[in-house]
Amino acid sequence: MPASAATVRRGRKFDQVLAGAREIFLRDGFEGASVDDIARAAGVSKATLYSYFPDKRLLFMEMARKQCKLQADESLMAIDMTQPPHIVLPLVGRTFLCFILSDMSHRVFRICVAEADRFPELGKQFYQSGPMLMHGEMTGYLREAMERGELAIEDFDLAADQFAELCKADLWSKLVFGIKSRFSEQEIARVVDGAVTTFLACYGRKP
Amino acid sequence: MPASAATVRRGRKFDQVLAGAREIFLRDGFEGASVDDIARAAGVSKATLYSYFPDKRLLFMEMARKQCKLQADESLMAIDMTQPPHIVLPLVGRTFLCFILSDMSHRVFRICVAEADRFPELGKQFYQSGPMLMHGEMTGYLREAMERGELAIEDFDLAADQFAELCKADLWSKLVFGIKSRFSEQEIARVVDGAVTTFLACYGRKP
DNA sequence: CCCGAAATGAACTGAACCGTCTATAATTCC
DNA sequence: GGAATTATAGACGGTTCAGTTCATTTCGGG
Repeated sequence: MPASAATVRRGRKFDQVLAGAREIFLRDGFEGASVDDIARAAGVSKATLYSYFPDKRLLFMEMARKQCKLQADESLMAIDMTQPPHIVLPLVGRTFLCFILSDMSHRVFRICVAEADRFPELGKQFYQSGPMLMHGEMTGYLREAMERGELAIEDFDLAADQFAELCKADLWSKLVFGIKSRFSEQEIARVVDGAVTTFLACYGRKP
Repeated sequence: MPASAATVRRGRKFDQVLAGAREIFLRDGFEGASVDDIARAAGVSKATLYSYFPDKRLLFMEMARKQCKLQADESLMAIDMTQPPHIVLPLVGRTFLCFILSDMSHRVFRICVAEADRFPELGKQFYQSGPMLMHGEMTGYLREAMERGELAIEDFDLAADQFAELCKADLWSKLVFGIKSRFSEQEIARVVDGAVTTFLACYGRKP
């Protein structure tokens, strides 16, 4: 009946263990994290931990999978498909940028990149729960706006990706490389406004 | 006379050790790499390795520093500042994109991201030897082109970053997350052409 | 050809850590 | 209230690994 994998047992303290795993893995990475630390952070004995998860790798994958899923749900913004681009794009851009600049998102990104070749599945999951979702939402909206004659786009996939990239501008690089970790409203507004302006200069149609 | 730090000794097999360190660190990451592996890959005894570098951390930093420096030199493309944007931008875009899609660049990026908080200096070095260089070259060119009346830009810093981001579009994400690792000329051309078109639609001035 | 410096390799230390196990305590269920 | 399941703490075995030591070999310069 339960859809859980045969390898991972569910139980009372299941979530508790995952919470501890998230804390330590996101802080120390896969190799850097010790199972003892995780058990301690989870407020659980190591024996209990191993009664749920057969080994460290599977615990890591389960944690990462859950985190990606959470990200997917959280970043699922409700675009009002009926509004014109000059209303929608700033909203989407700002939401997107704030999301990828958030501490949790950035930590998950870091660990996915770091462990992408130790856990090939992981990169794919992150991509699907992040960039791909945004891409899907955007192409959907762009098509509708185009049908209303508000945009003139040939390559929807490219346009959607371009908008996402424009929103990152260099704030995101600064975050990833630890140059800065906090950004003001002004900085965010500058980048998002710039992204919208540039995007619409290319694809916009005067009403 | 020698500018080397007091902590790192130079000598005959210095570069040999660094070469081995690069091979193993880039393959396995910092935690994943074993010093024995590095010594073996370098064709050097562990005692010799430790006679040059006091510990693993410093060896890693030295390797990363050198690699960033190499990247900086390699990515230093000679822009012909006198040519108009519709000539220069496709060239720069293509060079930039091929560079960040290259295997070495991508490996160095991965390790810098993964170890950015274990080695705070490292992130900064990578930023300066990559994004910041590109940014500097671009703003320089954009200014000159604007003086010639070929572009109309208010925020040079933002425009330069936007162009770089546009060139990544989604190819780079696919690479980082392991969705794809090789890209055809067509894919690259599509993204670069798109970047130039979008950029010029916003900032271009009809001659 | 020879001497001193540099390199070697192999063994060794001490510590971290994964995964297991056991004896004990708590909790649930009948 | 007692039996069965589940959790706990801690120790332990086996392994890996960073860094050290040392006796021996290699090598370059005089």
